[in-house]
Order: sequence, then structure tokens, then C-alpha cells
Amino acid sequence: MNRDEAGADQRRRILEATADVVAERGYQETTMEEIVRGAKVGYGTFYKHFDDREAAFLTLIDTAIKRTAGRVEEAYEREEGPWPDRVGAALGALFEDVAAHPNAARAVLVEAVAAGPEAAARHEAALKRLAPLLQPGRELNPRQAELPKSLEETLAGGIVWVLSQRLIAGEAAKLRALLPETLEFVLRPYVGEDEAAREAGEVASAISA
Amino acid sequence: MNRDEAGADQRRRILEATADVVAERGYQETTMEEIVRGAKVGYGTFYKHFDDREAAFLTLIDTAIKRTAGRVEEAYEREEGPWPDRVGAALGALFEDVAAHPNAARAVLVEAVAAGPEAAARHEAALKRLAPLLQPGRELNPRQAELPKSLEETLAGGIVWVLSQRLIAGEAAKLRALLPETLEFVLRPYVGEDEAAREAGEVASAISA
Amino acid sequence: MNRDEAGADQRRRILEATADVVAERGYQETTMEEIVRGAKVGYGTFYKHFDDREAAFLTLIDTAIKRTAGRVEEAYEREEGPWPDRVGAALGALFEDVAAHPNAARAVLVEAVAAGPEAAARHEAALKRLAPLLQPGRELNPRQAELPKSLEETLAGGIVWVLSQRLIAGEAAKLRALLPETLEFVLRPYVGEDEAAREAGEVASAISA
Amino acid sequence: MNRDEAGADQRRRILEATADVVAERGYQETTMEEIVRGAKVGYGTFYKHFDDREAAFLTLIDTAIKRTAGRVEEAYEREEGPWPDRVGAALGALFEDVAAHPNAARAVLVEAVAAGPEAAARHEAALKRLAPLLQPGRELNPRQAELPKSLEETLAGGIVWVLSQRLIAGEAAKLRALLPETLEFVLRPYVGEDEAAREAGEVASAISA
DNA sequence: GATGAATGAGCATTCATTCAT
DNA sequence: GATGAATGAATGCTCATTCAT
Repeated sequence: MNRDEAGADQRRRILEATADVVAERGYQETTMEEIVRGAKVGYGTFYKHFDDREAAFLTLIDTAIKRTAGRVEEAYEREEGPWPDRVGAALGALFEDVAAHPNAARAVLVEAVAAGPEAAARHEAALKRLAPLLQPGRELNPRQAELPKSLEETLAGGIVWVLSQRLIAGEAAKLRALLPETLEFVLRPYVGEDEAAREAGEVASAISA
Repeated sequence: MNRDEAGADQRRRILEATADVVAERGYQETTMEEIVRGAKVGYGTFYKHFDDREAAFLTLIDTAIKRTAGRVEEAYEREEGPWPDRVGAALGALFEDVAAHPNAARAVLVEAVAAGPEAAARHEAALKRLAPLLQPGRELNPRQAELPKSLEETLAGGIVWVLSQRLIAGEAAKLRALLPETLEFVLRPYVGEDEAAREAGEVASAISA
Repeated sequence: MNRDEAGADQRRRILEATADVVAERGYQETTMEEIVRGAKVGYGTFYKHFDDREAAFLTLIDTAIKRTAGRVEEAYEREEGPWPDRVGAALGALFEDVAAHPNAARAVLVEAVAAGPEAAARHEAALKRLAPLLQPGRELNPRQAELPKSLEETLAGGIVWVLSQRLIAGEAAKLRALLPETLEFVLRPYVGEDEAAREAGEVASAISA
Repeated sequence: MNRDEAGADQRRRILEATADVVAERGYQETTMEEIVRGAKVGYGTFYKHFDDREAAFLTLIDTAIKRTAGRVEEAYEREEGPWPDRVGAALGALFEDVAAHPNAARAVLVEAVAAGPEAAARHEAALKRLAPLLQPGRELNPRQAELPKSLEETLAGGIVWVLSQRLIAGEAAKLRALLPETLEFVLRPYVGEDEAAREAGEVASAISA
């Protein structure tokens, strides 16, 4: 491992340790000692990579958001089927990524809310990125004009709630099973309950396969 | 004012000051000094009423939940019309109460999430109290068996998201205007979009009246 | 002792402890722990009185300068004899005050030099206050025009050197004995060696009396 | 450049960098990082040459004292005229050397005072080396018995004060202009004001020539 | 009873020094 | 030999809690 790789590895270990400790004890209760012990680095090394404790936390959030948003948006783009399939792919990618990185997800979805204005702003901005994926569904609804303006925001809130509850309960593994019904919940306002149920069923089959 | 009344008044002032400071600076940033200054009591008085800082915060949450839940559930019970009207009444009471006590609501809905396990548990429990009000709606849906199991939880998450965003933005006053579309969002899975839109319309008329 | 008196006492103890520790170990080596231990106060009490460690040190310096300058200038004003007597009185007051408060004097004369720009500026300003007491002596010199412009500054430097060396050596008590010859050194450029020696002799008699 | 020369060069660069940083920020604020960066060497190289940070500072002081004292004492010895001329030569060499190496001089004259006991002792010892150059002047004073015992120390203090003030003000270049009056100040107690003024005048002419 | 002055444990951060490469 | 990445002891400061008045 050369010097750059070693540095990148330290940085990764620090962010991982931060995510772990924050997930376990909450951001505010997270001490520097726990982070550096968890990352197996000295204090000085931590401060070579980050300005202070908050900077590491914000970087953790930013990194997680970037990765998750990338996967979600990529899944959405890659799927070439009709819009409901694209949403299904995106939501599937979201649930998978959260399940794969539950601590980082928890940092973004739970801790960021009350970890100061910077973190809260990132949390909010991250959630707003779901709206553009849902908006096109309005075209499919014959009475789209009647759809509430805040629909996308509210749906995003519902999705986040599902994720948060599992993360808080330490049951990220159960998310996979919740994907079909969450998808149904999301699609329903746009395509109606029949179509939504059908899409959810397809996803459910794919999962159990 | 006799001794008991004086004590109750102090206690109320402490909780109010706690809510104010927590709303303004976040729970973790809230110092005892700010609380006792805001409540116009000495430290000793604070510790006569509460074991420690967290106890006051938990009591604040509990009190707020009790009051809000009481109003919501009472509105639901009092309404003698069909179920959608009852949900409309309950949601209306919720939005009104949050708008009337934004600081306390913020403590419950935003700060509690990341203020330690005790507070998080209360936050979660509070949200779960919305489910029993929504569940009966399943009876109205001819294909109720197909409704996602987690529907009520997810709807609650959506509602909370709407409330949280306004509270964070300091725009509790705008909640009134959001009530119709949020109601529509909640009713839609149970009664379909036509009926949901109709109920939302009625509520909207009632508001502007 | 009422509340105000207690506060003033704490403040005095903190400044005294600061002077003691600084004299013993140097300003930069002085830790907060030593100060609060020496002052018999908690950290919080320290920070109620002073913004930070440097503030306490600067206050110590300012206080010492104010007291010493007051005494010196008062002695100068009070003496109604001819100018050499006035300088003798002033220098006597200076030596006495330094001997009575060697730690504070050391803080001003020795430590302040290298304790940051604020402290250094105060050190310099303090020394400059000696010049106005010496300047009038120029009138007594028939060839005053030839006196070096920097004479007063240089004399002040000489005086400070004498004081500093005794303070560093921990021999503040010996200052009394050095007063006559230092006075002679100071007066000589203005009144000539005969008169300077005479004045020094008078002071010496007064001391041994 | 062979090994020894390379080593000597590193050592010189380290001392120079130390002097620079100490002059700019003060000894206590000087970090190892600044020194090694300024000297363009690694930490390991630094510690090959010096035991620790203080050792480098003490060596810097010792080196500077040795060089300056050498020049001053050499100028004094080399001058074959009467004693006042010899003192003039010595003081001239001192002022020139300080002006030529202001950072090193500042380390010795200003920083050393409050940089711990070792450094303070060297500062004091350095000043004491001026006395033997001045002492012989007593022979020229018909009433030498009456000269204060501490006269030489006090004069040295005055000289140092002049130098320090210019160094602190970053005006080492102005020292040249201050040489005549400082010389006059130094000679006066021994040879009287006429002779002192005459010598100062000569030096002034030599400078402006 | 009520006050708020006082305490001191606990934490983030810095930087001299070491040692693997 | 030379480097500079890494260490972690040491320190200034905050703030929840106590208790003398």
C-alpha cells in the first residue's frame, strides 16, 4: 500500500468509525476518543484529515448521500421500462443501499436532523432529491391537476419514516421485505391502486426469487 | 397563589423555557443556564422539579404528546360523521395544536429523534398513536386485503414530515393551508382519490370560511 | 464576608496565584490547573472572572502597573523639594513597590516581554511612564541641548535591568540597598556627579536610619 | 559538498530557521513544524542535530552570543587608542552585529528572558560580558571610588534596552543612528559629559562619512 | 424554600517526538 | 541517511449538578 492509499484508507476508517459510533451512541454523545479508537488512528491523524469533529460528520453525511443518491439515480436512469418500473428500480436501489450501509444511512436520516444547522440542511436537501424521480408520475394520472402540490414531499417523508424506523430498531435487514409495500404506497397516487399493487407484486416476486 | 399553585407555575415555566430554548438552539446545545434564566427560577428549583436536564426534556415531550394526542383523539371521538370526517377532524386538531405550540411540537417531532434512546422511543410511540385512527379506513376499501401492512406507519411518516419541515422552517402558521392536501394524501389509499379530494375540498372551504 | 467581597476576594486570589505561578514557572509554562489550584477556586470560578488565561495575565499586569505607577507618580507629586528629591522619592517608591510585590513585578518586567503582543505593548507603555518624571531634569543641566534624545529611555532601561536582575535572582530584598546607586546613576546626567552622589548619599542615610 | 559540509549546512539552516520563526512569532509560539519547514529538513534530521526544540534554541543563543561577543571583544582589543575609543569601537561592533543579525539578536535579547531558566541564564551571562569592557573606565574618573558598584550592570541594561526596543519595533536599521548617543550615555559616568560628547561626535562623523 | 456561586469531570484539540519506510 | 506520517500526552475550557447561604 503506497502513501496515498494509506491516507485514503485512514480516511475511510475514520469515516467508518464515525458512522459506527454515531449510530451506536448518537452524534452528540460521540467523543473523539471513540472515533480515533475505532478508526485505529491517533488524534493527530484524525486532524490531518478533518478540521474538527463536525467536519468529519458532515463529510460522512455528504459521502453517504453522494453514494446513495448516485446509486438511486443511476438505477432510475438505467431502467428503460415505463415510469413505475423506474421508480421501482430507484426505490429498490435506495433500500438496498441503506441496508448495505445502515450506520451511514442512520447518520443521514436520523442523526443529521438534530446535529446542527449544517447537517440539517444536508438532510433536507437529500430528501428533496427524491421529488424529481416522482414528479413524472403525475403525467400518468388523468386528474393530475388535483394531486396535492406537496405530494412528493409527503411521499418522501413516508419513505424516510419507513427507513428510519428500521434503522432505529436495528433491523435494516427487514427493509428488503418492506420494499414492495413501500413501492405500492409511492406509486398509488400516480397510477392508482391496481397498477401500484401489480408493480409491488412484481417486485415482491423478484425479491423472493 | 398558594404553595402548590406556585410550584405548578414554576414547573410550567421550566417546561416552557425548555421548549423555547430547545426549539431555538436544539436539545444538545441547550444549557441549564438558558433554561433557568428563561424560566426565571434558580438551579435548585429546577432540580426540585426534575432529576436532571434530560428528565425535563422527557417531561416536556410527554406533556406535549399527552396534550396533542388528547386533542386529536378527542376530535376524532367527538366527530360523529363518517370515518373520513373523523380523520379530517383529527388531522385538523393535530395541525392546529402543532401550530399553537410549535416549540413543543418541534421538541417532539424533530429534537426527540436524536436526543437519546428514551426520547426516541417516545417519539416513535407518539407516531404509532396515529395508526388506530387510520386503521378503520381499511374497512371502506373494497380490496382492503391488498393494502400494505405498513400503510398506516408510512402515512404517519408523511404527515410528520410535513409538520417537521414547517417547524424547521419556522413556518408553523402555514400548516393551516397544508391541511387539505395532507388530508387528501391520508384518505386517498382508503377511500380513493375522488372521495379524498372531496373531503379535502370540504376542509378547505371550512378553513377559508 | 458578603457576596461582593467574596467575589473580589476570589479575583484577588486568582491574580495572586497567577502571579505566583508565573513567577515560578514562566507565563507559557503556567497551566490553568496550577492557577486554580493555587487560587483555591474551581475552573468555572476562574472563567467567571476572566475570559481566558491570557485575560487573567493581562489583568495581572495592568493591575500591577496601575498600582506601581500610582505609587511612583504620587511619591513624585507629593515631594515638594527640588527635582532631584522628587526623583529620589519616585525611585524609592518604585523600588519599594517592586520589593513588596516581586511576583507581580516580575510578571510586568520579565514575563510580559515574551508573552505575546498585548503583554509586550503593556510592558513598553509602562516603561515609557518613567520618562516624564525624568525629563524636567534637563532644565537643570546648563548644556541640556547636548543631552541625548534617548536619554530617558536608556535610563529607564538601566533601572529596569537592575530590578529585573534582582527579581530573576529572587533577591527582591536586596533592592533597597541598590536604591542609592541607581538614583545616582539616574540623576548624574542631569545634575552632575557631585550633586548626584550627594542625593544618593542622603537616600542611603535615610535607608539605614 | 561532502557529508560533513552537508551536515553543517543543515545545522546552519536549522538555526537560521529557528531564529526567523522565533523572531516572528516568539519562542513559545514556535512549533517544530515551522522550524523544519523553514529549514527544509525532515523532523529526523532536526533530531539528529539537536536533542529537542529547546536545545536548538539554546544553541541558537549560544552561537549568536559567541559570534557577537567575539566581534565586540575583538573590536575592543584591536582598537589601540585610549579607552573611550576602545569602548566606541566595541559598541559600534555590537550595534553593527545586532543590525546584521536582528533575528538572532532578538532571540538573545528579548526571547531568552522568558524562555526558561537555561535561556535566561545565558541572557544574563551575555550581558555580564559587557562589564569588563567598561570597568577600566573607572581609572579615568578622579573620583572613581564614588562610582556606584552596579554602574556597569546598569549601563548594560540601558544599552540592551535601546537594542531591544529597536528589535521589537523591527527597526534594527535605525540602530546605527542611535550609536553616538548611546556611546555618550555609556562614557559619561567615566569621562564626564564634555569628553563623552566629544567621543560621540567623532563617532557620529565617522558614521555619516 | 429559593438562590446562584462554586465545583470539577469530561472533552476537543495541539504539537513535540518517534520510527517505519 | 533522510523523511514526514503517525502518535498520544497534555491542556484550556464548558457546563451539569451541588449545596451554603
